Amino acid sequence: MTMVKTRFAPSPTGRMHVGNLRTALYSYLIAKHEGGNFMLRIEDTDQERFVEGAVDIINETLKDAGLSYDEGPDKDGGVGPYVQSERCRQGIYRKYAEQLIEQGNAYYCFCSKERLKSLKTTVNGKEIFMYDKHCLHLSKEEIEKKLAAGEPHVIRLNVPNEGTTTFHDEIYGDISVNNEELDDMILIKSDGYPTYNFANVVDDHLMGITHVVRGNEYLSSSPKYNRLYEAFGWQVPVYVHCPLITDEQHHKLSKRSGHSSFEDLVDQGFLPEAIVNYTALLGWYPEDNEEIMDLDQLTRKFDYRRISKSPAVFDIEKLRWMNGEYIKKMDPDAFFAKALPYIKEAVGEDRDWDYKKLAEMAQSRIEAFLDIVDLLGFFKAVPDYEVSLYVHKKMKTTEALSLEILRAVIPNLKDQEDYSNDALFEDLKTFAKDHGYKNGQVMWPIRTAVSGKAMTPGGATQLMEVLGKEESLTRLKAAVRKLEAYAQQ
RNA sequence: GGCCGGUUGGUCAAGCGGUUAAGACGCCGCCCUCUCACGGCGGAAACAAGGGUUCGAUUCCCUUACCGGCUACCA
Repeated sequence: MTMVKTRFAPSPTGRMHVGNLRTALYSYLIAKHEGGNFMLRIEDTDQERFVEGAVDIINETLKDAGLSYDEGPDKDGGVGPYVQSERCRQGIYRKYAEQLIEQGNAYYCFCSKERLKSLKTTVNGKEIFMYDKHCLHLSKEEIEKKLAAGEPHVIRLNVPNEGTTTFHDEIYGDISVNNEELDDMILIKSDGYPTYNFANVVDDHLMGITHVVRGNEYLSSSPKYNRLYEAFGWQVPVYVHCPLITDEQHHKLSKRSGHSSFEDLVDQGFLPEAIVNYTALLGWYPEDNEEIMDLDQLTRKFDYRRISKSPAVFDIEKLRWMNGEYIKKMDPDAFFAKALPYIKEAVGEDRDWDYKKLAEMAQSRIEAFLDIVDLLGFFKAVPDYEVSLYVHKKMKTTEALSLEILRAVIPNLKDQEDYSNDALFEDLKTFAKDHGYKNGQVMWPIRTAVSGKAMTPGGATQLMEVLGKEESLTRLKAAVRKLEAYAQQ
């Protein structure tokens, strides 16, 4: 059995969205599951869409995602170059296209844009076009003459109008189409560059690709590729078409619609491992039902035969959950390092914060790092809040009772020198007991006074420990004033 | 319009002729608890519709509906 070799073949047109990433991931997994070879090829045959720096983005994204390739532009494996514009310059595509012409499978086409346009018809607002094989019937002399005159031209594949073409896909099974449905597709454009359709087939063959992994949008053009393989007498690779990834409205993910790219997600504080893990589950499911998997486990478990046919909706909520799972499992030091910039953004750097403690509070309570900013913001300054925050049914507190308790407890806290969580907690517990309050009744107003929030990443005493004595007392006194003002209304 | 796909809870999904139709996210409730989160327990929620085939269809076939893709000198 020959070694499995897959490739990821993106066009350098910008940031990579989740759909692209998943295609790369599945390609990688299929190869690595079999101990095979994963290759990167850059498909830059469309000069109009080329974006400066996009190749770097692709490299960065693959690196961050952990999808290291065995061969690529910067890693020669003997079948390079790995960038199609370079291959084009070497005349590779031209050579094979001319071979097809000699064999009678392709022909030169000199039709002008205008003539082509006249071939279009509009049905229900949509343009339909089918080339009429006009140039197929040019005589040899005419062709020579036009070529010699340097007339712009393309090279087209000659698809017969009779018969059917069938191809096999691992996921979707056998798919047949009538040849009359197949247009005489362009192989070489008038600018000399090959089309995706052609370059793909030539390169996949020359580079020894055994499994072609790509999005489902290519499914209906795949029969054309088979005609190419047939004409060359090359072996058709194994096709694995992946189902689409869509948004909640079931529209295909795209940058245009503002859908997040891998980099956007990382910027929002998602971990690459979590993104990869979640993405793997969009269109595939492991047999053992275990959803949390790192790349190694994914590699071991991945069986492309279990890829599903139907499109999957990208659910950011589930990604958030999964990211939270990864965050909780992080080593506290690693978490601290990653969280620190966000913590600093939340609380500022003008005070002597115990960043470690803040990180500790956050780790079990966030799903993405950006959450930290909102979560810890109140440490910097108490936000505006409603007095009604002091009312809590279960704690049996009211504004009046809170005021009473705060007034009573402040002297205690003034005397307290040890502002560690444990000492504070013991002190307040005793206070509650002595005054006939329930613990929660005392804690609730303090926590509210000190944070101004209904929910905080820690209890009253934990917050005070971080805030320190001085700041805690300042906040408590301010709360008393606030409640007094309210009582006088 | 034509062609090609797809359709199990809100979402990801298991299932591959006989099941009380898994599990996960989300949602709701309870427990834990100095609030929240974590953790634990429980709950609501699905086979697009109609015909066949069959003793028996979520599973196989056909039709319809809906969704998507292709129909480019874009990939």
